[in-house]
Amino acid sequence: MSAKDVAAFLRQNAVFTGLPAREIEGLAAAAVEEAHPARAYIFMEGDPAGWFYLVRSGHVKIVRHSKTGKDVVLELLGAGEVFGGVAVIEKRPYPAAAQATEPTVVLKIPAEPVIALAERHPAFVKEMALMIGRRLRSAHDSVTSLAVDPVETRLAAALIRLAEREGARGREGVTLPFHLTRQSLADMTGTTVETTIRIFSRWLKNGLLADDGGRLVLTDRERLSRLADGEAQ
Amino acid sequence: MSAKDVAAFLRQNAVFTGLPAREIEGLAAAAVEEAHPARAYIFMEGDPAGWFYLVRSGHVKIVRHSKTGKDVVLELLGAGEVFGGVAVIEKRPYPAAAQATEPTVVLKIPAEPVIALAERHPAFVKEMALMIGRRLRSAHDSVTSLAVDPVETRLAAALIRLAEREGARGREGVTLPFHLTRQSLADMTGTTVETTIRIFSRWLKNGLLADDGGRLVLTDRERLSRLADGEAQ
DNA sequence: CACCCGCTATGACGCCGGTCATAGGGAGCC
DNA sequence: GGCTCCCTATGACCGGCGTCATAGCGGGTG
Repeated sequence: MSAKDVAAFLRQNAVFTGLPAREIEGLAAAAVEEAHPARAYIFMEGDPAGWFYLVRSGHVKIVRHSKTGKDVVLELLGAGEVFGGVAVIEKRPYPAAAQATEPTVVLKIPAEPVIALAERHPAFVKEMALMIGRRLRSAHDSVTSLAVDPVETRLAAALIRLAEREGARGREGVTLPFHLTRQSLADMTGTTVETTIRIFSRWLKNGLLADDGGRLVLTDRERLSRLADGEAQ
Repeated sequence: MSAKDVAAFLRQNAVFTGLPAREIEGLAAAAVEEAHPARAYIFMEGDPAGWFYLVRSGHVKIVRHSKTGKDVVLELLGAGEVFGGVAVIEKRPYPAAAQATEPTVVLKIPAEPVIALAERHPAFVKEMALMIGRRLRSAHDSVTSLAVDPVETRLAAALIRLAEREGARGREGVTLPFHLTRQSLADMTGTTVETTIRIFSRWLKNGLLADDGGRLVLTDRERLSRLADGEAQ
């Protein structure tokens, strides 16, 4: 991919808009593309934050491994989204691992030019602050949901959220344009594979969900929304 | 309180260090002190973010009310800490309510001068970004804990965290220099009052905790730490 | 082809912790 | 003093969901 393409790609993300062309080109020149197969780790929890990442294609999950062996998925990121950025500007180790959920290409920019950019361009810092703020709110949503909602509600809410961010409208319903294992969904909602499988089986049977070659289709978004809002049935 | 005292107080918080004296004095001149009795709401979820707050004395909890009636405490803030700041710089309504847990005095600064300050001083935005980043990490910790740890572990971890931030070493152990109801502790850890009371009763009996006129004393921090790390017993 | 691995699927069992009920004590107030 | 809140405390019950076990299937690999 040419440096021009990389620059155009970077500009799509809000954190880089508003920066002069030459700055973006400078970053693009330092950027490295990297392909990862499904399940590969891009970095591990505790690694020094040497790179600022963007998802080029595919999906990346930000994961914590607990000592009991259970994993927790903190975020799921698709094309165009930034990760590892908070650790870079804070100059701290990555607080969680990043793992590809499917064959994925990422773009990585070394930490130093990003930090230097932050010194020169307040607009970049401001956009980063806004991005972190959005993530903080979404993390608070997760806390709330884990603290008060039963598993079924949390799962429905997770599907609705994914559909809103990346769903493709079809006449059967909204399709999630990528595959997520039930294990990943379980790790995103703080439950177990078995429970997730049971609930999905029921939803598939009852016409709330359909399967399109491994992709989930939300065939009755209305009812799923009600479940996500905590209304039984 | 004089404007000088207010300025000195503001300077104690990292988000205002590094700002020229005249800027701080400008904020101090616009600041208003406000006293709240225990349980009073300082603002409600959804209110327009008109003020940037700091805790002068006492404690403030950031709370979400779920439709099932259960509350979730997202953060507990003591003297010197900022709240409502993220909503102000994002120009969005407060995403949760703020409530005094005891008689509390807050300092509030109108949103506009804070936003204007952010335009003029990148250092302020940078400090805000770092603060939000720290809170994001702590929110991720909460998510992880709620997703994988049993109630007893979460409660022990909450006590250890509070002790680290505000504990006063005494010869009996570490004392938390303020009173929190079991209900608040329950809301911080995603459980119920009854369960919290049961566990605390046991800990009081077994010498892990003591009661000093309503204040909790961590008399066996070692064992509590082990519980917080998930080791049974 | 046979093998293995990752994933989905389903049943049986049991426990953690939530729900409901009841009681008692301390602080503030008329 | 007596009343009302708020908080702490404890027992009984039971259900959601985690744990363990087993099985089947599809796809990639030697």
